[in-house]
Amino acid sequence: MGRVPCCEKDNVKRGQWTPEEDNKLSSYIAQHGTRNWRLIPKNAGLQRCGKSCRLRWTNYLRPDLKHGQFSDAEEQTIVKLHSVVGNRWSLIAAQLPGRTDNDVKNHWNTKLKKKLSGMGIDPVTHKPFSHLMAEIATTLAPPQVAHLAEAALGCFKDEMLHLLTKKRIDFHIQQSGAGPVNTVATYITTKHNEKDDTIEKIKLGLSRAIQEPDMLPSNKPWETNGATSANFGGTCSAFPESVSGFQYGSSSFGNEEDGSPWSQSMCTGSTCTAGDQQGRLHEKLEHENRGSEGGKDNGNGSSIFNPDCVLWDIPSDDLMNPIV
DNA sequence: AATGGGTGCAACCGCGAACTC
DNA sequence: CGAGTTCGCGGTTGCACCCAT
Repeated sequence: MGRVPCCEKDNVKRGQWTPEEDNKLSSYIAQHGTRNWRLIPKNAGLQRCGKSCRLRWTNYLRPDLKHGQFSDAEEQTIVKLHSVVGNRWSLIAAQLPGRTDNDVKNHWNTKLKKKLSGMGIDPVTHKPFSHLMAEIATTLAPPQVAHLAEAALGCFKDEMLHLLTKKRIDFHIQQSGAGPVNTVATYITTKHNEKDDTIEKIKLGLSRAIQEPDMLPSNKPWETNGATSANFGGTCSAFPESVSGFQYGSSSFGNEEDGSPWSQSMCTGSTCTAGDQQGRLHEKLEHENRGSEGGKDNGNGSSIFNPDCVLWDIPSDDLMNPIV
């Protein structure tokens, strides 16, 4: 038996809501509440699907919603929580008063993902791209890595060129100490006519990872013992010292208009400082994972409690809706 | 001025969970 | 307990707006 449609498709209006419709819905809900969405459009005199009404109310009309720009603090919270729970937008939105899961999701997809990518951080794993490459390099035999590197470079060339050239992201990375440093900054500030050179440098970095695997910390190259800053720096032979000065902080964010006080701790390479709230969320999520057979995928393909991935140092007080 | 690409946001879709009878 | 119904979530799409060419 097929799924029952949420409403009749005929005689149901779709698309943008008019102010009149908004008024009808708002005033009806103000009087009768939001019980039984299926009946609401009928009773409110709207030619809309109940689902559409619910969405309009929860994502736009609710009086407690914020409609403005996301603040730096909100962005930090999103990134930090995303590094822990992945694409669980409702969980993340629950920590941001006045924001809906749709808001958070849209903001992530349109702004934050690009911000992180532009900073050389994989928005899925919250690890620097260089570390991901180094990880691959350490787990495969050199011949395999060589082939994989070629394939990967082919796949990501366009994306990287886009970042390196069109976006012209200007990283202000302080190079700590002298030396033969192929920094991310070096790559990213490369001029247009140096595209090919850039690719060659990336290849070189990767090949170093292949040739000098011992330079990589054994298991988790992005981790350092108890370090509190520049953690995904560590030593990475794919991009030697490349990301050591590379951080979410405003100084590294270069020309970002907001000069936002992002901290390097947003990256999962940072030390996890588990707190009370974190423990509770952790328990909640573990419970969910146990409860649903096969576990609910967090959307990024890795366990949300993979110790290699977890980072969350949000102060307990920052959490609006602790999840127990 | 026309147009094409990029961006941001609102809305829709389909699935699974939760609820009701 | 099971079937039907409703709700909530995450992914995706559509479209208006902006800007560069």
